[in-house]
Amino acid sequence: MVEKTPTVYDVAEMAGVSIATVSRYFRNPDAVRESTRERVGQVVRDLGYVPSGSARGLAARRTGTVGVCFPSFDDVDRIDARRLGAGPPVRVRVDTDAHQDTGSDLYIAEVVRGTEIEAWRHGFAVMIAVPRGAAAHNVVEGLAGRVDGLVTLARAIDPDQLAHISRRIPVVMVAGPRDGDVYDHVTANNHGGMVALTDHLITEHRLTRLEFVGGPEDSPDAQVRFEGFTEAMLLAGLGVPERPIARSDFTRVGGRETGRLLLAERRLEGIDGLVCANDQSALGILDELTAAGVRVPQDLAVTGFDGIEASNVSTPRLSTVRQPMVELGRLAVAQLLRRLAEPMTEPSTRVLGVEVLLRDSCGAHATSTP
Amino acid sequence: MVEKTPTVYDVAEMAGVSIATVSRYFRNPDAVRESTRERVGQVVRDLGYVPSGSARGLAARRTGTVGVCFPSFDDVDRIDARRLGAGPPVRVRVDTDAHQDTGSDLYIAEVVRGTEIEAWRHGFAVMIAVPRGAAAHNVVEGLAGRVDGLVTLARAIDPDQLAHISRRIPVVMVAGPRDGDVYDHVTANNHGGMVALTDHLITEHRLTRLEFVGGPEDSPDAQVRFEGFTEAMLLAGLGVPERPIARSDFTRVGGRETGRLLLAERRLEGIDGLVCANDQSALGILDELTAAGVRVPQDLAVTGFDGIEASNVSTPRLSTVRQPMVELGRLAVAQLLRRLAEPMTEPSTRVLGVEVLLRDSCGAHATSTP
DNA sequence: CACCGAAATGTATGCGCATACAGTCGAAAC
DNA sequence: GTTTCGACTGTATGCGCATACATTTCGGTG
Repeated sequence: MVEKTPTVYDVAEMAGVSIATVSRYFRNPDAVRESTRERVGQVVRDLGYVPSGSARGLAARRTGTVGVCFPSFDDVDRIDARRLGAGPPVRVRVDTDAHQDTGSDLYIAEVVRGTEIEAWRHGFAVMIAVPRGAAAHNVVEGLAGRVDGLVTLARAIDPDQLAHISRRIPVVMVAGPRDGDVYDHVTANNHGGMVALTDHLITEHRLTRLEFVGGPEDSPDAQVRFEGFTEAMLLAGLGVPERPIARSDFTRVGGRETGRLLLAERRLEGIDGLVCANDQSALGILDELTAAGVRVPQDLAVTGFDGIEASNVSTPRLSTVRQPMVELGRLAVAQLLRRLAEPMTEPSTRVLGVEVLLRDSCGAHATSTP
Repeated sequence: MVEKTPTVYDVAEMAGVSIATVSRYFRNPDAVRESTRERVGQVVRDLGYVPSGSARGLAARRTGTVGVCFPSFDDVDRIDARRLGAGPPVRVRVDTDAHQDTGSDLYIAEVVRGTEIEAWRHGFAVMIAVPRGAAAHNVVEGLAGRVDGLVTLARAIDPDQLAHISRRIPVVMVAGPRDGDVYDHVTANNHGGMVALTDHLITEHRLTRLEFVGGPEDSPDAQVRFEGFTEAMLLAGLGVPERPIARSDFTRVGGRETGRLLLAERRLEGIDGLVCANDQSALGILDELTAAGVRVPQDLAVTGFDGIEASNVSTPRLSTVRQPMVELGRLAVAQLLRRLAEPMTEPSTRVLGVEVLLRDSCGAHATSTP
């Protein structure tokens, strides 16, 4: 099905033109006479010719591709263990577990979608890579060599390596604060969002004994959200916990573990609100609270962060802070392309606005008000 | 921040070796003496050298990249209208609408995730592209020229163009039945799943007046599911509708439109079950039914297809058929790489098993059974 | 009919790397 | 001391295209 791949030379010869004309046929058709264009087009179709991106990239010194790197939360080993294509053709079962998790990270998916949209608008393709496992370094290096610029989520790439590749191509970091680096940054107003949400709990719902469920230790976003939480507590004159009451790993499964732990150790007694560092954790905790008969929000308020779709359809619906995830991705690519055009401008930091979404899980007021 | 990008020649000169040795340092380090390796490595670090993927791809005649193409369901114009980064830093609002849709297609996201995982396992990168708009042809051609093989979802690429590029690189089609073509195919058992689900409604829930809500006219999956539906009806000796009672576009928003239409025209009277071509449509219809006070499943059973996460947390939870979405993506890439290694084997068709998930929306039996 | 400028096309070169092949070097075997 | 062999390194070439520049063609003009 795949024949010996023809090149410009083949097309040029068959069409009786030079390779320059074949090249123009693709890159600047208006510079080719109508009759010639038709002749070349015919040969292109006959031969099944598709220009080589590698050769083009080499000659033109640009690839027309942006790279996107993000951390992996999925357990590849577990997925790997499942044999491909195994199982009967149709299995029927009663599914009573409302809480299984597909393991996908909606937040990342949305950001990636944003990058694709903006790249498409500018005629760029998107190359994605997840630096996981032992070959993480190679994955990143391969990506860096094949793209004109790189968008990376925080924590995806080893800082040393990031510094290395940023000498070759511009880098835009998403969802990570500037940390002595000179990359462009695009992030959401995590701090302000968390202050507003916490303040709402305190002011509107009169909750005073709040605790914070943190994220991964190395997540700057999780850290900033915690700081927003403590700031709001402080402003309200409330006691501020030294640290999160627990940490989860940003997954729903992890959230459920955390929930079980908190319940088992009775660490929720005396608490009237649980502010979580992200939605998935909050949903996992919600799963366990519901299972244990704890009523949310009557017995305990719970809030999330991110505004993923699942938070909108959970029971109870989760109050949260929506990040403009698609916009984060779009803006990152937009900034990347701007820098490609204007390499010498100052490193920029864009902070996108967030939206506090008051739904059912945060307290009686929101629900009892018709 | 981005300096003049160094090449192998620069590294070779500074390290006092030939370019062949520099190349070996990256491709076959064991063939380089320890002391030399260290010297080259030092220069690589000093210079910030990253090998050019274009040059490498050209010389090696392979890119180490697989392409993934999928159709776009998102309304880019609408997204585009939203100004990037506009709006206040923090907005607070009560969010009473449980049914907004982010517009993302979870099904596609999962398949893409599967492709990435399998590609990663083999040291390949993934390049994604969505052929939308006037430049769709260019998008696909650019992708085809930059990758070693292409995975495409059904309906993503114009068939003529697909035939054209398949002369250059192998193509694996996901979720589309073979249709006179010679590509490799990977799909799920749509037919069997729908037969089993419909049969369940008929046999277990004694539903007899079922209607089918179709998908896009040109979706082969939707077509096959409709055929599964009619087959089960036929087998049960029930009257078979000529055509779907309505068609939706596979989005939740579209499903809601369909739901409103069916309600407004009172076309649901006398019906006791609505079998939908996919989850998103079903969820959209569910939204409207709930809003209109129609009880599901008591007044009307509703089922979906796909098994996206949202179907698992809706109210009521949606009975559906789970496709192994991640596996579809993985298997597609696995097959692609197999063909790259063995180009002359027969075109293959793999049909993955599905799982009928009986939850709450399909009838009293599933819920009333403790 | 010669002439002119613009349009169209051709020529020549280099992009940065992989790799086949040739060459060098040192240590072990003779 | 010579030979042999393997480990290591260097030389030369081509991958397929874009593009600067040179050249030809074409449709008028004087």
